[in-house]
Amino acid sequence: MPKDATFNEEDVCNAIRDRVLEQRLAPGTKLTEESLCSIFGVGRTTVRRAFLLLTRDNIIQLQKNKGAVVASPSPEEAKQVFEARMVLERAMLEKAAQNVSTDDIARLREHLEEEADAIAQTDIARWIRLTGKFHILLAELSGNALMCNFLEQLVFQTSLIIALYGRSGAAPNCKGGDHARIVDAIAAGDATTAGTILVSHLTSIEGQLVFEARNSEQDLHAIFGT
Amino acid sequence: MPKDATFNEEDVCNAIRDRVLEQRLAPGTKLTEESLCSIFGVGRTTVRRAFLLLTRDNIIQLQKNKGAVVASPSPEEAKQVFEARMVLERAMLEKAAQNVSTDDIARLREHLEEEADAIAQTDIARWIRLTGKFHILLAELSGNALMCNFLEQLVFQTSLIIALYGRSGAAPNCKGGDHARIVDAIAAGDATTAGTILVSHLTSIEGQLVFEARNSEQDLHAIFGT
DNA sequence: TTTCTATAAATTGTCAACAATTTACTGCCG
DNA sequence: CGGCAGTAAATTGTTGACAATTTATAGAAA
Repeated sequence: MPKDATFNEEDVCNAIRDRVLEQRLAPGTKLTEESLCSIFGVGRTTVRRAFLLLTRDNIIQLQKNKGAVVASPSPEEAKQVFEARMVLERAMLEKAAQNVSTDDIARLREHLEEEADAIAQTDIARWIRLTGKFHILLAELSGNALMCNFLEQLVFQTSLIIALYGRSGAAPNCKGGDHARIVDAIAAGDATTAGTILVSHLTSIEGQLVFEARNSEQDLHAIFGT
Repeated sequence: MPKDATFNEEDVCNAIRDRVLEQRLAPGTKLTEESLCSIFGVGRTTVRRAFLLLTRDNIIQLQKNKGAVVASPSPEEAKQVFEARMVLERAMLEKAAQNVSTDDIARLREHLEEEADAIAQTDIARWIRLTGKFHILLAELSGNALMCNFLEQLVFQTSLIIALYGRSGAAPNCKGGDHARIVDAIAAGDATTAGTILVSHLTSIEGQLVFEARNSEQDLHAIFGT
């Protein structure tokens, strides 16, 4: 028995992050302290700390006296996220490709099967989460925990971005055998190819976004001559 | 009159960060809530929030019931910091070199003069802070605020690393005209050269570190056969 | 009906008291 | 003198009440 373990702020953070990753928490969603308190059975202090940490990661936005809402990255921020991912993730991947063990490859292949399984069962939420986790898994192989943390933040933000600007909902991204091809390249020890595939993979995802004016007041200002 | 503005957690964070950057706050220093409360004239709540944010940035370490101490990056972490800096900072610098305006160059040159002035006045603390800020300034020119934040964290951590493992205290690092040469390369629009100088600059700093066993229990375990 | 205002409700921000834990100290025994 | 309880002090963790602010509601006037 897990000793009636009570949740701490890290647990709350991870829970919220995971929901964001699965796109079950849409950008703009209001997060009230009270609701989270009752959901997790923790005090306001804990929720408050979780909010502070999530703000730091750009996952939620905290406004004075107004509470927390799930972040809505602007198109400009979205561009920066992809730019950062390409730089970071390629470097990490190329480094990983030089140090992987056969066990690591096996672990990656196992993950690919999980992804396929999620699709087979049409468990979209799980699949979305798994595709995100794949990139984090790759990052971990680089052995650089610091860069891994950075990338993790970026992956979560990517999920928000796709939720906001993704064309046909969740399904179309991360399609094809890109992930499998990356693993193959790593297994072959071809760091450069792995990096190239990754970058085109990200470019493809970014290319599927559509930033047309949907809502918000910014658009109103743009429409009129202000 | 600035309306008797009271400090918030961001102010406290920045103050602590700046002290770390100037190496006036040594790794391992205990930070009690009470002392910071009286120093900044804020409540414990604010200090506590600041601690949480600083923990996220690896600037302090927060232990349950034991309070906060300034972080002491391990040699392994130090290696990761430099690795991350080379990846991130080179990418940002090369991007910056393509977009800089003459105003930006002027601003950089101005900064170089400040650095020289600090040396002339033997104001070491100010000089250390300026050399750190130089790298942040470069990063800002990339136009990617996200990567800029990442790098900022890394710069602060670098300051801790140098304080811990730097050979002759503070002075020898970031010497020579490396900064000036980087600015020259940028001004000439030579992104590749700028990147190369930067990497060798960082490599040089890293090379001056000495990770010999100084204290800590890890060394004891290594000494005996455990 | 719409709009504006005043009031009420709900939500967030702050603070102080109390509980839990760690750290420092004193005195005792060897 | 050095080590070891046991107690006192100090520091951190948590909770709850209250203040400040925002949001929702109801009613009156146009």
